Amino acid sequence: MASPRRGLPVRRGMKKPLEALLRDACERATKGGELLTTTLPPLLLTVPKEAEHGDLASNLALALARSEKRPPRAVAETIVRHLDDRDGILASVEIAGPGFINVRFAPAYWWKLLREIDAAGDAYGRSAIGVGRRVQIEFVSANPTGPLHVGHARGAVTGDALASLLAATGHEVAREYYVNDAGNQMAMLGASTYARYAELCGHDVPFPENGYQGDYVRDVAATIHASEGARWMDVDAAEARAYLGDAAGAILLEAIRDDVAALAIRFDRYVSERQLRAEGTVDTTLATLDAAGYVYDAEGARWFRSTAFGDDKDRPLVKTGGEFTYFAADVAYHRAKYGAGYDRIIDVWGADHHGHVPRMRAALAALGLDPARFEVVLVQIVNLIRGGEPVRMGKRSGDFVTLREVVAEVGADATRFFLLMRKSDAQLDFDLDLAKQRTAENPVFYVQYAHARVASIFRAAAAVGLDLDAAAAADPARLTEGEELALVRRLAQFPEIVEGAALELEPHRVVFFLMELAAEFHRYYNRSRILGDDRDLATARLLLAVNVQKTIRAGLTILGISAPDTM
RNA sequence: GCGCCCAUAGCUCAGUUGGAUAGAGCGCUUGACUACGAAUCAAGAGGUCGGGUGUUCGAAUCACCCUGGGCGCACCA
Repeated sequence: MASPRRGLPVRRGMKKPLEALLRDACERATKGGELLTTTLPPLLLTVPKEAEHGDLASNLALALARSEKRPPRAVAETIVRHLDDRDGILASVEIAGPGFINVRFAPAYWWKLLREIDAAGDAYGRSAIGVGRRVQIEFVSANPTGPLHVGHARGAVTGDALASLLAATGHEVAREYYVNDAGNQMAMLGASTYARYAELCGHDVPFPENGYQGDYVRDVAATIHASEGARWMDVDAAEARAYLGDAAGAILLEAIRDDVAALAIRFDRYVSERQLRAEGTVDTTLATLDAAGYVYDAEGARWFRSTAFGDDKDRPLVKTGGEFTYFAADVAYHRAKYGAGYDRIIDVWGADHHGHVPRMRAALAALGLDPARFEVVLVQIVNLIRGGEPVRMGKRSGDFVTLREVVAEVGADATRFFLLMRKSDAQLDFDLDLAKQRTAENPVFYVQYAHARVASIFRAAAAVGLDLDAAAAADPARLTEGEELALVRRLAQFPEIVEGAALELEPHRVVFFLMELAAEFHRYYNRSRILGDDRDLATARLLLAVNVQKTIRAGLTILGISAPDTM
């Protein structure tokens, strides 16, 4: 991958010029004694929902009204009177409603923006707001004790899309998977595998209570049995369980790597809890906490005084049996992340772990690390829907729908799109029947079709001697329809959609933008013939179309979804 | 019991960080292919933003209290 620090276009956006005009106007008004304010509130320019409200609206006068001690409309009149549109980018300025300043841009402004968008090439939408910032994002991190299920898939896709968003905004991103390959769960995997293995060898070993009952444990045991025979029946049972647990964990982690790869996800690092322990990272972390005075012994266990940092109770670090808790190892891991010098550390967690956020923050603070650099994105549960009914999943019985099954059924693109359609902290209904449909009701195909449709237009254009080069050389001034200028306006919003999604860690914003852009393009296509008899008009429309296509492709790429030329 | 998340059209959800008459998609009704892909589009109907009080020019958005759902509260991770 190319260095994110280079080649990033400076974001122009459609708002910047208007912001400058408004600031200048206020400055002049203040100098002339017509405004009291010397410090402006942050300028908030919005794209109005109503077309009659213009291209951009400012609430500046409303925000200033109080300190000016004048009605908002009067303040707005003062500001508008001082507007100096030197470059002639404005077609109209109106004061509306309670005091909004509504602005409509001149067509020439949109033509200029379209040229800029075209000139940005495939880098369009990328920005430099994160340049020089190093971010580490940890996601999935499921125990290697079984295959990934759909809940994991949502965390996986969310984490991956967040990483892409941060990379697209110039951040240097590291993607990590924390492997809990130590502790009780792995011991239980070893015992479960041992029981299945023994069955295959003709021995009767009772299956452990709370063991992993899924059929996959039989498969794993069979794999080991096939390569190593029955020899682990001849050794001490504890040794056999330990070995089989390790072997099963390795096989299952390999399967997990395959599963995420099937969703087009890769990690830069897999960090092993066992290795952290072996390297003494957990010990030194506890010693640091102890030296800082936040560790005490009670009830036969060792505790962290997280209540000193606002947690509602203290948390155990070492169990009564002398084992580290999961928490202790996780604190050590996060301390190591800080040691690696990241500016921002992001974890994607299942919402059932939300209670862990305060204690992790407390531990970081106790270690003298800045908790503000640590952020957690909580991902809510996924309900699979088939035939209009929720698919039942029993975790205890091991009877859950795996990520692999979902991808096999609906494909990686639809899986990713559907799992990214909702804000991550809201529960999500995943309609498997809808995800499979190849119709307009299926939003992923709807968006992809808009992309393919442009490709199709260019195939037809080739027949009349028009191609990408012709489009690139087109005169956008031929685009005079309202729908055409509105499409440019939509395209112009893309960079700030990406920035907003990256800053707020909300990939679903990109999904919604793409659905709206696709809808706007489909509507335009149905109403306006692109390849008409007027050759100059046709090339101008091709210029618009190819930039719509490029923007859809850029958005889909951030989301990890393919942008096909034919469907 | 304490804490966190959620509640918006029949269904699934947006809502640009407090702005204008709350928006999409699905579903329902009615239409559009001798033209670049109808895998598309157009039109219509559909709302006490769970309820209440407050904050202010202005609240789906902020605060507090209810109601209803989800999830947490060491020796599982």
